[in-house]
Amino acid sequence: MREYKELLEEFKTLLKANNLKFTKQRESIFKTLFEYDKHFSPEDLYNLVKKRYPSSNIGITTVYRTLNLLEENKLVTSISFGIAGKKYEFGHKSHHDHLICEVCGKIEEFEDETIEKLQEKIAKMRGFKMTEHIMQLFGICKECQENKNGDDS
Amino acid sequence: MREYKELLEEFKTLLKANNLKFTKQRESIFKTLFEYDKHFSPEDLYNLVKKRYPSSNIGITTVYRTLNLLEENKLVTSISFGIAGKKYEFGHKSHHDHLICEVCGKIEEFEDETIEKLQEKIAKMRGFKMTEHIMQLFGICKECQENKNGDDS
DNA sequence: CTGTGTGCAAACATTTTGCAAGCAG
DNA sequence: CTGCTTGCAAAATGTTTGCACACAG
Repeated sequence: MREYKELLEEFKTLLKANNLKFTKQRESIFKTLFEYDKHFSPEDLYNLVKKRYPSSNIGITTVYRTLNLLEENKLVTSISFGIAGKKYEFGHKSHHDHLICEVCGKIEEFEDETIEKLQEKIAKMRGFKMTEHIMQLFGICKECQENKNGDDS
Repeated sequence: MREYKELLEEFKTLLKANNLKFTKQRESIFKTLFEYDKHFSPEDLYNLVKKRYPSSNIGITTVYRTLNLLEENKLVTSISFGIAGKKYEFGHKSHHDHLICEVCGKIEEFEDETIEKLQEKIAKMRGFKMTEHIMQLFGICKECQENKNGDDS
């Protein structure tokens, strides 16, 4: 995993290349995405940034705009997690898919090369040129299976 | 594939079992889902039903309510297709995944047993009890690859 | 300075809910 | 008849846009 400084430089370069400015709001969003390496809804991220950087006086609008900007430039990825809605994750990791607990909402990541290859094969067989894919496995995680004795606190 | 009559009986039984009524709105929605065996957004379905059964005087509200009812009872399935938003499909078919053309929006279905097994294995390895999964491959279909000579009419 | 970025409020799009009237059983 | 169902309009939710001021370069 790459360091924050390096990624931040990439972000700054990206901004410069597009005649955009490096602002404290953009930085605080970017930093929060990096440090809390999780899956965020725009609102999650908004609340987190507001808590961590009260002085940046962030607005939800800016969060949306920054996420769109980052997504267009592949620095974050968005995924639709069923009921949980659209979420974003920092995009500096290699491709991976998701395993989602339907009880506690926890999201784990995994990779499987064999499946990736099969997917390519399926697409090719049908004449598709595959550009990307989504795979999400839903289920109940270990902890939630163990805690199912009415312990829903 | 099962016949409409049989499926309709299933629907009626379901309604009865829940003390719900069989209305012409519910029937026209159900029938449309069956006959146009496609992937619908609530609005698509609403427009289609309105066109096909003007006398049923359908409202979008009823479409949403009926889709929720059918989904709860596994007669339709909903999937989030990225930018295209949430869509519903009639659920009388066996499990399958989707191949989506990013250019024309066409959705093809496929099944692959090997992948299904691998998914089970991955979930088990991580202590998840898998309940379902989503797999969507995005790409460009054969036709759209061939037509890419500026023919975007 | 200049022009981009910002927060706010308003606008939007989509989905849900409250309600009075309609109709299935 | 009874009470579930309906369409409408209003509300709620999530996201985007218009604007005047702020600020990076």
